[in-house]
Amino acid sequence: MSVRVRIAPSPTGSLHVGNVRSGLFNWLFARHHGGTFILRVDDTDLERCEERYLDEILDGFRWLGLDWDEGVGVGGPHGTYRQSDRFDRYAEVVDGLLASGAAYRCFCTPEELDERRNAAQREGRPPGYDGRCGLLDASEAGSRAASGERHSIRLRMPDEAIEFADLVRGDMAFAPETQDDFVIVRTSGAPTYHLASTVDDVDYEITHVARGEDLLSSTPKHIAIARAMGATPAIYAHLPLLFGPDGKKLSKRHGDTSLRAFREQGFLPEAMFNFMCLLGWSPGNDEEVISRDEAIARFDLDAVQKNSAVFDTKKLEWLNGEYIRALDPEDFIGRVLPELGDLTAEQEAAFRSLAPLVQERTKRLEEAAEQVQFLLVADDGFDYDEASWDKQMTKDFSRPSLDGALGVLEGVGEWDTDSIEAALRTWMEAEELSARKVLQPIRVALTGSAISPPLFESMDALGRESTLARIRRALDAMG
RNA sequence: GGCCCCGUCGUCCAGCGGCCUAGGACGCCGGCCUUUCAAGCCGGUAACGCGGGUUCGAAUCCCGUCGGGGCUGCCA
Repeated sequence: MSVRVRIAPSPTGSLHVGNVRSGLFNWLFARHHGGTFILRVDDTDLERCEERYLDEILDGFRWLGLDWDEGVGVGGPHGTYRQSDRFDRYAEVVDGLLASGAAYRCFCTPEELDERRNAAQREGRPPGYDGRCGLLDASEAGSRAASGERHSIRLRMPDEAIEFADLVRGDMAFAPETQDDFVIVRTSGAPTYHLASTVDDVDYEITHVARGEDLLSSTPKHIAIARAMGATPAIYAHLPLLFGPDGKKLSKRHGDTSLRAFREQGFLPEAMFNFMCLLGWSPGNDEEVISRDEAIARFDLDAVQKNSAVFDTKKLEWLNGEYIRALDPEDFIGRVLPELGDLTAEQEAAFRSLAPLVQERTKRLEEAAEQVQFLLVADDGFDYDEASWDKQMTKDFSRPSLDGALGVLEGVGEWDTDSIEAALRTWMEAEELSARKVLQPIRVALTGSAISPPLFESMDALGRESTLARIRRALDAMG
């Protein structure tokens, strides 16, 4: 039997990195086993689902290179792969479950349920549904429903323990008394997630369901539904959850939880891919930088770790830096250019000349853009970083350094990196001035900061006019 | 509260009874290099939650305990 796995995002928000990780592991599993990776949409909650979120989600998976063989956008033998288009199918399944007695109508109101749940909590009893409507005569319940009485539909949970072998957690068993009869169809007539998701898994012949551990305790429900449908449940694998730096569940509060946010900050898809592979799984040796093919070759679900992981952006940044440095220079330029906005031909040329130097010292594309900002502003169109100014421009050596350098630079013939460096170094040597004391003030004068790409190249890229103008401006500013 | 999962450096992983005086990576701290910042190189810091077993031998197996987390919805 060939492997068929799926990722089933719910378009109720941005693509969360937790979902991305689930998608990635499913994708790796499918590719490793030569199986089929399916992307379907769990959009039963019509109120909260939005098309723009779906677009963002699809875009995110594509960006990461997680291509799907069947599903939304690419089609396949199972229709649109959207739950909102399958309500008839769910109704059909429910009719069958009702007919077989596997499910029953429940006339309890939300208010009643709420009250009973609270009471149960207070008295230390299990808070689940007590199953009272399951005792009703089915045909009587049917006629009540036919006469328009509002009701939901619940699945009758079996009396035996539900057991299954989880691929990452091992043997699991849930006692029947801990499982209550849960809602599969809302009063509104809409199917719940449990129902729709499981029916889809059965219909689409999903062989393995790898998802977050938060669904572990719902698994008995899904197994019960599949069995009630007369199907064999999928094999489950519950992946460890991802947490934020504070050890709490990775949430919106941590700011950077949507894939889009990372993308906007200039993380490379290759780096994200690599990094997420290492969260809950390892290639089995001490390798950290691992290629896509290598990951596919070595990945398997039973090698996934059990304990949860903290999403460590520091390590992601390091890895991203590794990938950025490994980029072909032209490729790097192509990725940074869009971050810079509209450039004049001169600005682009200036950027290109400095790009290789920037590539070496950047961890994110956004950061690369910041490093070359000084090339893109007017000579008097930037502010000086306060700390840099205090450190370099208020000392005894500051003015003499800039004054002297200005004179030297005015005399430079051919304006290129080597000539600039030669002229400055010759002068520094003659005057017995340290590079530190001369070059740092110039750096601040040109870029506004004591941190910048290498200076001589920067001066070259900036051009003679701007370089001189900026030094004069700094001299003026020193008062 | 109930049910369930998890527990190796700050973080991510290796370890699956002896090769562990616990290894790698990120981070952090020093040093070298150096025009700043990076990169690179060298070195350092730092963990088997605790208590009982089992065993000749336990990070590895069992029990307990403590701690963290998830679920407990007519959300997914």
